[in-house]
Amino acid sequence: MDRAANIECASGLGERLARGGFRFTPQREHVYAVLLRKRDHPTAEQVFIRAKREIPEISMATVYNCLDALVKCGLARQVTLERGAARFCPNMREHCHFYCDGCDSVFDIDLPAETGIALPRGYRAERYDIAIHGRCPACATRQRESGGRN
Amino acid sequence: MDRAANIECASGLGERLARGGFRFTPQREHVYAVLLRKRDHPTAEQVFIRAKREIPEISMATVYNCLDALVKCGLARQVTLERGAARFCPNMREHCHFYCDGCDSVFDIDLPAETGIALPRGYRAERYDIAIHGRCPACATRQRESGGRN
DNA sequence: GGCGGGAATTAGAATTGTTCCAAGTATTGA
DNA sequence: TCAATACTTGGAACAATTCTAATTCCCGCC
Repeated sequence: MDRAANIECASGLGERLARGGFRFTPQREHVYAVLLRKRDHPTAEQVFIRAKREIPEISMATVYNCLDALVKCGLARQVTLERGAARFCPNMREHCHFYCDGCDSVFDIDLPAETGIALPRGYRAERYDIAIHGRCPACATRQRESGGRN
Repeated sequence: MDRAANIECASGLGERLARGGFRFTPQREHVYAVLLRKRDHPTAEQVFIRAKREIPEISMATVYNCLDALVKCGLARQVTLERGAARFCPNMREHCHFYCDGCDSVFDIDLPAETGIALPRGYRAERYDIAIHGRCPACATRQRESGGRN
């Protein structure tokens, strides 16, 4: 069993892709590996840059295609925190995102079992999309030290 | 007292703009009126189309400028529910948005006083941005009747 | 093992939503 | 009344994403 098959086997990527009607390809494998390796919620372009290190001939269109396939078969989430580029996140547990307005970084935050949001009669919720904007510890400290400026 | 002054007076728009360092202009007044008139969370382009009915020579750049001014002085919120165009909402009460995946419409939903989301130590939340995706009553019914398709 | 069909990849063009720019106009304060 | 400043306008520029057309790859079938 070669390394690629091993990784595929271990992650279940091939099977998940197949179940979604997608083929297993080296590009998809690698894009997924990029997402798993550094969980900093990269944009498509950042994924592209990282993927290029190992597959220099990969194209932006393929990165979009791969990310799309991963999202469609439930292996990644597309996160829209701001206007501008979408970010991608391979954490499929139910969670929400903390976005630091100081340094633009994103952190996964666990969600309580009950949100307590009461929907009017007849509305059917399928997915909660929760983003919290604020300051991460580093930026909150820096802001306090500089006397509240920035 | 003419009509413009009356509206301005009643809504406090002029004062709010001034406090944010903006001037009161007919375009800003009218863009705000468009937002207030039909609260369906229009995109900038929809606002542009509606505003044009009364001010035919208004430009897209001005609509963006006006919406920006309104957001900056706390009279409207910019809502990012999807990739694609941002939407605008003059409801400044604390609330979240229900987005119907069936018909793309958006509804304001009241928020409970306590979200119950526990932030790790040191994180400072400034704004919650909550979107719920699902089906509005009409679309939920239609889906049920058609046997779960669509 | 060769072949045909469908899916994936690629580079680049096209599209969409938004911002920027330069020129002209209006408003404000001195 | 004048200068400074803000605002509006149309169009250009820009960024993110999607589309397109030409290969290339892979799978099942003979």
